[in-house]
Amino acid sequence: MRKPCCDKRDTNKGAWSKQEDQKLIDYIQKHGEGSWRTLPQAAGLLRCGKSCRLRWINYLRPDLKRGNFAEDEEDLIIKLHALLGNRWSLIAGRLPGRTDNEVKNYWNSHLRRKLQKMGIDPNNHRLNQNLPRSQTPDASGSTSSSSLKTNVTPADKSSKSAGDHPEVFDAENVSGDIPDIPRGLPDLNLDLTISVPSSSLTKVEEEEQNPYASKVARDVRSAESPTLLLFA
DNA sequence: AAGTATAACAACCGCCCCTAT
DNA sequence: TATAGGGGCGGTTGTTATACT
Repeated sequence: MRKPCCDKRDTNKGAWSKQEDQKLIDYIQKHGEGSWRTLPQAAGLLRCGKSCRLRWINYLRPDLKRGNFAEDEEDLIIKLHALLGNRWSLIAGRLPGRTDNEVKNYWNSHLRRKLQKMGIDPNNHRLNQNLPRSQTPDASGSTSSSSLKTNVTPADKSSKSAGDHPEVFDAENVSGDIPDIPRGLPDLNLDLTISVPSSSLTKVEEEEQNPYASKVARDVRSAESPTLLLFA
């Protein structure tokens, strides 16, 4: 049996106060990230280490963008979701200043509905069969504010990590024949050419410039599809 | 103006993976 | 090789804000 990450009796839960935020910021600025389990005590916080990590990653990090998502960010999320499924950390890694939690929330509250309105199943990015095309608003893209183009129709597979979303699939299928694409889809020019971020930097340099992005790059490199390339 | 429904955001929980021993 | 622990991720829940009746 794994022991809990912290003694819950002695930890605060719920919203963070300004004082707690400041303590965490001060500590990390002084000592850097890491050692989340021991950080709370060292920083004088009555919080679980995981809670500290989440607070820092999602809200206190200095390089966070916050604010509304731009249209191109929306499009990118949709495209990446079609490609990667619910791998929010990987998706967020392609959106500078955005966090996985933010992307996940935005998907669930905005984009999922948006796709449904367009007659697209947000789970597999296929055009909904029981929704006649004529009834799919913006199916032609004429009035959509977004240049949404979702031609990715990976096979219907359920996966543990990505729910009923398709697994990462072969890049060949992105540009090549996709037998499952329903006829009559909107102009589905989904450019999913992905390349690993430039590795001209050494690993150390890379992490110094953007530790989060490089972490994601590592994750992507280790993704199950050997043909998956990430675009910059 | 009050009550209710819905949306959006923040945070927690539990599981999994990786690494050190 | 097996195992324990730390860290990370995705799913889910809770809370607050806003819209609607």
